[in-house]
Amino acid sequence: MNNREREMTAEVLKAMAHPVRLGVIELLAEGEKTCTELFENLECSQSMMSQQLKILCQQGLVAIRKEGTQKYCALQNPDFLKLFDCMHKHLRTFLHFKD
Amino acid sequence: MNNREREMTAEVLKAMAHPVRLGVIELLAEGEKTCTELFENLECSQSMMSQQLKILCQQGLVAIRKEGTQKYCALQNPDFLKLFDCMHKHLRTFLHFKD
DNA sequence: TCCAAACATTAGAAAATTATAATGTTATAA
DNA sequence: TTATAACATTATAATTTTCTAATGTTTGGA
Repeated sequence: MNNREREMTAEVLKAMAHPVRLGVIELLAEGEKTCTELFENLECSQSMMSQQLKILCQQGLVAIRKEGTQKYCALQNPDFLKLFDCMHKHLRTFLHFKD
Repeated sequence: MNNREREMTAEVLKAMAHPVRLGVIELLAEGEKTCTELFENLECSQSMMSQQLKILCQQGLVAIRKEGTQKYCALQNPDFLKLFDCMHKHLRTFLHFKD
């Protein structure tokens, strides 16, 4: 990796590195969800969710489809889903989620 | 993932999400390096490197072994190396490193 | 046309991160 | 024992992130 690649990679990792945004990715792995479904499930404010979704979209992780007054969010890229699955699998062994 | 797990995961991702720290991980994937080798290769100040290494150690990503006046850094956990390889592989297809 | 639901934007305070400069510590070699 | 190489710590300024509260926009239904 050259420095530019490391910077781009860091940006994507930063976009993932937040509890709410991780929750969004996790929920979207199940399939499309509306913004309301997301913030209700993840117990955060509507405003918070809107801002976090913006970050995920800007990094190309999430795509949004409009339908009437609602917006449906989905994971943008199947490669990213593979990345996330892989990451999640290894993190479970790396972090021993105990207590 | 529950919320606690998402917070722990976010912490690890944050620890990775920095160009210098990604560079450290990349170099250490080749094998042990001293702190000086790291900051010389990555073109950052000694102080900067010391601080970034502290972050990587705190998250359990890097281990440090002392030998005389030098310190040898290495990746702490083989599971993490697998995680990083996997992540890197998928990121290369996800981010199309072009410019 | 008017209201409400769904979502976005803005403003601003608090906290965290980043980076640099200066200084401190420790161990070895001379 | 003194100087130096290797590394750590501290202080601090600048920037970024996080979060909440308030307000704005758009769309569909009554």
